[in-house]
Amino acid sequence: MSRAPRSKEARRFWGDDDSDVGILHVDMDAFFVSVELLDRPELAGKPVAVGGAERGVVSAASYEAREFGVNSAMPVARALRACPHLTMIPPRPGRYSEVSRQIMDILHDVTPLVEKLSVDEAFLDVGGARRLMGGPVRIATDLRARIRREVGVPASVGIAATKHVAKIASAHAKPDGLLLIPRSATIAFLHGLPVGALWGVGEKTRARLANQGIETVGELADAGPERLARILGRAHGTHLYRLAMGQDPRPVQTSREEKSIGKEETFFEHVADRGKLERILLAQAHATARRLRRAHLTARTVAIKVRFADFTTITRSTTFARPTDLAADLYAGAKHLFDSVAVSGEGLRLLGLRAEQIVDQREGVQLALGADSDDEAWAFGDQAGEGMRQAFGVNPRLERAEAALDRIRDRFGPSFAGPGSLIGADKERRPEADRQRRPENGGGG
DNA sequence: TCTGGGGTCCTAGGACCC
DNA sequence: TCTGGGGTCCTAGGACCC
Repeated sequence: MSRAPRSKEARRFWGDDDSDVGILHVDMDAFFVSVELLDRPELAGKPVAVGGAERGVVSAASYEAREFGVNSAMPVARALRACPHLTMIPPRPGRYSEVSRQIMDILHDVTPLVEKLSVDEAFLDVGGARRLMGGPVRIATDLRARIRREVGVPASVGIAATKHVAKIASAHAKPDGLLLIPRSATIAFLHGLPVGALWGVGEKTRARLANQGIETVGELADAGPERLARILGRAHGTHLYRLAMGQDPRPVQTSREEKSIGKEETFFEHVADRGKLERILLAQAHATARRLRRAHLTARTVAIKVRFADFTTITRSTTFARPTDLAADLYAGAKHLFDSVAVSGEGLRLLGLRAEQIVDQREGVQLALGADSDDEAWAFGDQAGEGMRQAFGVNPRLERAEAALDRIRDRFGPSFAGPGSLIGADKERRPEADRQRRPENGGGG
């Protein structure tokens, strides 16, 4: 699902020496579409896209759809104008996660050094697997065949000396291909690319560079770090300069801590009713708090995001004295922030809530209580979370109520129970939800 | 053409502390 | 009494990625 610009030239053969490269970037081709084709094979060979309804954008497009100019991130309305016989399929995130897990399992058979970047792509460090499984090209060829055979979807692989170059290489290997960039060919490969191919150069940065006459990675490297720092700022400028020189020491990371968790919603029709907007915030607080509790995390900060009818977007955030995983706390903070936002008659286009400054509960106990010996911290043991809440005097009734809600939803499904004010809100919003779920264009055929 | 929802990272100003 | 510099935290916004 990469949107990096490609060029024919870059696709050429760059040599077959894989003796001193060890990073693989595995990237599924049009992943969401490929998964939908598994379940609806009659659509193979046709222009197909996965995307939201009226206000949505395209998440993935088949290569047949791309012939018509349909691409990721394109508004659905525009995609349908470009390709009137396009089959639009509403996304099924659960199904994509399921297939993603199968693929990640296959990758882990090769090496534990797997960094999952998103649902459909991962880096592998196969430097240490060489003796057991052959060189990177051999490993990548086997992986592609196995994913095709056992899962049924196409994967492209880029092989290079660094993560950054491997990622660009996989983009140029698509569809259903493999591209090796030997270490010695790195600079030649990079310098022929448009700057937009670099990871971290989007529309704005590309335009600023073009203003300065810099359009290729080669020209970017020639500009030098000082000039780039003046154009783009110190950190961004020097970072891009290093990438353009083939330097990227970032190792393959097998785990990452979550920094924020949230939920946001774009409305089919703008919403001006404050009561309704507050109920939406409350629902988002519950969804977010539940995810925090499931991951045994707490958050110190809650932020809201508000998008007005004219698409201007603001965020407001506030930090609590203590970290929390309770919807009641998140909502109280969010409500307070929202109280100072003026909503005009035109209403809002989007409303969102996000928990930030996330701390692991066990770490939180030691920091927050200032345990001055290991023994003291140990004493909490598996009860760390409970210990912290009791020490902080969190309202035990709310605690029990939200935990009970978790259990009910675990047993009977997410829509079974909700706080009282949400039940009415659900009904009110039902027609909208149905309209959003309706496939745009003959989903069933 | 009219712009999703999930995130990450960076910058910059102001408050506050030493 | 006035001034200063560094460090850290908080908040808002923006660019970017898939």
